[in-house]
Amino acid sequence: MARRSDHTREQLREMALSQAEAVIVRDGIGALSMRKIAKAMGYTVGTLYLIFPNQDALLLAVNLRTADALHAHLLDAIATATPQQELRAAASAYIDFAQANPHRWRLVFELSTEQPDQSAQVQRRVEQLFALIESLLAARQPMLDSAALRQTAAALWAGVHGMASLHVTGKLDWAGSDQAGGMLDVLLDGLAPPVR
Amino acid sequence: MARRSDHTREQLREMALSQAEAVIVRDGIGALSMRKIAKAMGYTVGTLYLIFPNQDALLLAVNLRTADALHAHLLDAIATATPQQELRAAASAYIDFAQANPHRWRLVFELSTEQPDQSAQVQRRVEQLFALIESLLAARQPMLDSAALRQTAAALWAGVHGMASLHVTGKLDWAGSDQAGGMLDVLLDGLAPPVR
DNA sequence: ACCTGAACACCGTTCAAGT
DNA sequence: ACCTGAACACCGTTCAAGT
Repeated sequence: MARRSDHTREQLREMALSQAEAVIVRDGIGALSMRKIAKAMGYTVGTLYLIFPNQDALLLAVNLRTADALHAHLLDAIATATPQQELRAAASAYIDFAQANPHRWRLVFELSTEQPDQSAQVQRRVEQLFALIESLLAARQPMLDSAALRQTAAALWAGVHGMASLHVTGKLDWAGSDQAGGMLDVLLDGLAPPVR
Repeated sequence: MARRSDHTREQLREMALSQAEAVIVRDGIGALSMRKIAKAMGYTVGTLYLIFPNQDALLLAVNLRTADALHAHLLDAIATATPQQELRAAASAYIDFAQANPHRWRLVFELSTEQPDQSAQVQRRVEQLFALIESLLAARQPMLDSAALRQTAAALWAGVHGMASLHVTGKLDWAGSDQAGGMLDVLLDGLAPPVR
């Protein structure tokens, strides 16, 4: 052994991230371990530390992918919606993604890392998501000044995020999962009524 | 050693929970371990398992306390507010509590346990919180029928929870922590305008 | 240069053995 | 009856040693 060079550094990285995602999707965050990832890759633990400085950095990389996938999901939903429905489609897609990928979604918002440099990258993705919602709101409510726009968009996003969060953690079950759409309508009608 | 009987079962339970809380408050959830709690109590790990079946059960008990403390905090805030301000006071208290007790608050909503019996108790506390908000909203908007009331209260609570969640996880820093009040005003004005 | 395997310091959980 | 201490099967992380 040693000096196998079966895979490039980039391939190893890709394998590590996709195996980590597989474990998270299948068994949840708690079931993930560096050793388990390494075994799934067909390598030893030590090799993982040639690619990532530590477990936190690996999870951060997973989160960057998830955030990008969420962003792409929103863009898709917006692209296939009429201008009137764009904002609702984006909000609905946000909640859908969380429900469809509960473990990965939770990791993005629940991982508290002490590495400011890497977590800034996640932060940038989060701000991108927010900017997207803000722009949709601006198109619908052109009369809002920039400060009001910002605050309304933030309140709106907090509401959508809260619904996704409570839903994914099972704290909203009593409301009936079929009621999710109704809650969303109430939120959008209250904060961003369509101009008529 | 053995057969010390320095403390009753109830005292041991109380010591375990308060030491666990101390560690969580000081160092976060990740720093907590059964061994660390036991050492802080002046006992061996094995003793902890005479009181709690496993770590999950202990954390659940911590969460029940936190949920009760949150509930009490809301009641306090409501009690010292004018009828007009009750709803805003409750929402503000929710966010305040999360910011003042970030680690404990996060544990309540982030702990995913597989024990349906115990987690049902947390669920009951969550529903109590929701019922509280619903009753405040009902007082303010008596014209809503029960279905609309339920949905509006749910959307409102999701919004408040989302603000607390994003704030505590540092995902809302760009909005400026001083803007939190503004976001809350936007949410309340949109979903629960005071009757005039 | 790349990778291994063993080591270290931790975990949660169990349980025979002591008083 | 109450509590200990050692054991078991796991962790994350490091690093000398092998090719």
